[in-house]
Amino acid sequence: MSLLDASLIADIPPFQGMKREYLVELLSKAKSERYENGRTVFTQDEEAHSFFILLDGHIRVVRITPDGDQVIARYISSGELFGIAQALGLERYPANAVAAVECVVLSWPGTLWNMVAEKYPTFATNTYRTVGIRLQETQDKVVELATERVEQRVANAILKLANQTGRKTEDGILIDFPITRQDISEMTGTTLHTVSRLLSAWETAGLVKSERKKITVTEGHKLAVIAEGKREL
Amino acid sequence: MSLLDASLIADIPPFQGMKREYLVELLSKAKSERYENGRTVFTQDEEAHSFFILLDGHIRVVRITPDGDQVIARYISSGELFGIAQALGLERYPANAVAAVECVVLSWPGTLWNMVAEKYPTFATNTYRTVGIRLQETQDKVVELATERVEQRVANAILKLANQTGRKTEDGILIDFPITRQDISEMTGTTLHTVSRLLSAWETAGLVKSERKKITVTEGHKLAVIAEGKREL
DNA sequence: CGAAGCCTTGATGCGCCTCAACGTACGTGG
DNA sequence: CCACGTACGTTGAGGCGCATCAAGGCTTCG
Repeated sequence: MSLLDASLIADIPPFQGMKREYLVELLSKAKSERYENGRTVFTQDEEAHSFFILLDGHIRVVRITPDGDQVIARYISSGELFGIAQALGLERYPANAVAAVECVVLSWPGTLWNMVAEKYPTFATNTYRTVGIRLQETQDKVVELATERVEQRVANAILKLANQTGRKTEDGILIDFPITRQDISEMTGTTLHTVSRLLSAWETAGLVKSERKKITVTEGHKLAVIAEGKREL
Repeated sequence: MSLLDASLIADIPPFQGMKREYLVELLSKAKSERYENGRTVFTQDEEAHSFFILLDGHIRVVRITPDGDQVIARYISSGELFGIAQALGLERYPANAVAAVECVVLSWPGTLWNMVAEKYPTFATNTYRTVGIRLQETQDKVVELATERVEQRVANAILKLANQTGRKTEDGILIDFPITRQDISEMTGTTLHTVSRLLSAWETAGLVKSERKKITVTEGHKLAVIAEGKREL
């Protein structure tokens, strides 16, 4: 457990609007831990023992089906809450959370949730706002899967990743953590083969650049056109 | 606005565990209204003015895409909360809510949410538990759409409807409100044609009975086998 | 240096959408 | 009450989108 300074985290959204003294108090109850790439933070169906905030890195949240298929529910970026089962009265985590890169994670014992929610209502409100946004995003994904073609969904997924986590480079916007074709296929309900073909085609067309575990968006608007469903260009 | 007796609603889940006097208080602030079949309770992107509990009937919650496709997010059964945007800090409703049969709906002004949540924490907790369950169900739907074939999804949808809202008849379990092929296709991300074909086949095989806007599940376990993904029987 | 992980590209086929046409129940107004 | 329009349902024919199967190349790491 490392020491934490309130000023380091006062700016991140979940803590927005909280009194400084409360922040310090809340932090004193938290544990900070480093997770190397690939390490699991929590596991699907495991008893929900803690809730978390990601201070640095990227976390992949994955659901596993009974017959072994994986579906990536979302990527968590730094500054975001995750594993907040307690806030929703869930006894178990509904998915796996795995570090997609080296991460720093802040955690509180789940048993503290009720106390925290009562004592720091601003924090609770912020949390529920996050839940609301995620619920909407998840609904959007349902709509997407139900109505759009693979090509659109993949374009969309890449655009979102680029917007959320992208880092500007000379070539364009680079997705800031290693991501495979397989990963993208698990976000979009398709196969790595199809994703590979699409990326190849888009690379030829000059919309993206891609290497092993790396994707750079060079022509975002053109990708957006594909995401909108207009066939080709 | 009709008069309401606390005993009429004390048993429904959102009010579970609330003191009787609080119940009466909370009820006194509510409005009760009747909605005939097809009438809209609230509209997607409309400002969230109220939150609701369904006392009787069935409500269909539908998302509309920019290009006019409809996706049925869920059906609300009696005793359930809906339109709880305020609890999640959302300013607008994310979908349409339409009466699928004659309904009775209880509603509170959205501006009351904060006060209600503070004064009746049990009610708030119950609400957030509901949100948690719905978030999980929505995630499940994503997984389903991403990994299962149409046949499985349709079987699953019908089974769920039968379990949630089914009424026992001599033939089996009847889905308790009028539902079209189109409705089912909008729940499962397919077309009414495919649903029609599947139902025809299942009727021939003796798994279901179906008439206009009516579906009865006669052999639930066999349907469940199909939902599990085993081809045919 | 070998093994494992990641990526690519072709060939093949089938699941399901699309297009099309028609039958049937419902309810509304004359 | 019947006639007609509309909503709902069925079933066929055709074809496309994408999964699946298959094989091989390249990169990373122990």
